[in-house]
Amino acid sequence: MGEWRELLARHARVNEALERELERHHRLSVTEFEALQHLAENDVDGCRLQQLVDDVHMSQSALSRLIGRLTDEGLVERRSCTSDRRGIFAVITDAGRQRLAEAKPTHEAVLERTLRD
Amino acid sequence: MGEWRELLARHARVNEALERELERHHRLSVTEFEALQHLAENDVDGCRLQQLVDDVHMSQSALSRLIGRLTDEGLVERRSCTSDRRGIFAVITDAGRQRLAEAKPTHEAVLERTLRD
DNA sequence: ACTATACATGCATGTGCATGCAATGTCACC
DNA sequence: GGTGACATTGCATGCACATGCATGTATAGT
Repeated sequence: MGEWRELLARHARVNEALERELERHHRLSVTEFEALQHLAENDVDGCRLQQLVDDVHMSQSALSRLIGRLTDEGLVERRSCTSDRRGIFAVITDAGRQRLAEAKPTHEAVLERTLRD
Repeated sequence: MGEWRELLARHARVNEALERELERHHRLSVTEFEALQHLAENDVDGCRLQQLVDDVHMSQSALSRLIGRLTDEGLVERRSCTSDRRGIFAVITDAGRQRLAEAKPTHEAVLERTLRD
């Protein structure tokens, strides 16, 4: 119970700081950053969207629109999956990789600063 | 970094379960429950709204509307502060205390179940 | 045919930001 | 000491937007 409150406080503290800095310096929300991060890790793989739902903690609809926004910004491309035409690959673009690379130091710095109590 | 992902996952897991069960059984969101909880703890005190902003992790505007919803449901009353007429007391009502008491077992059960990995 | 899966989307809602408004505090100046 | 200008504080609200739920559409499996 005290554990839960501490978890809440910790999460809020880190998340707010991340949100602020990532938005300010790189025009990225936390969820956008994390999606990009996961996409960069799994580069040439299965029908990502479905898997991303598990990685990023988010509903399927929210993810669909998140990918939509990233696509509009040119950071991600949608490619339909030839083996199963229901599936959609979300593939990170060069621009996406660059934006991610720019944001990573900020991300790490904020974690460093806020996670160690 | 792995620590952050674990924090995210943990928070999401507990929060989603809480949200689902509290909503389903008691028509309360997690934030509503927590606001009630804090109000029940500090019963006769200062100009609460301002302090609640610190306790509940939420913007001032979000809190203002949260109290609005709780007030509409009769779980909370707004009382203007006589010593500083800008301030507003949010006071939990009997109905609020009862609703909170009903929800508490659910809340604890979910924590019990989801927090121990 | 019937069910299940993968995404997209209409809709309602909760949130944050910026701002508005009222009450209070502060401080120079007469 | 009183008075008026300006900053600050406590909340409410217009607006934009991200999210979840329910549903729709297309494809695949049985």
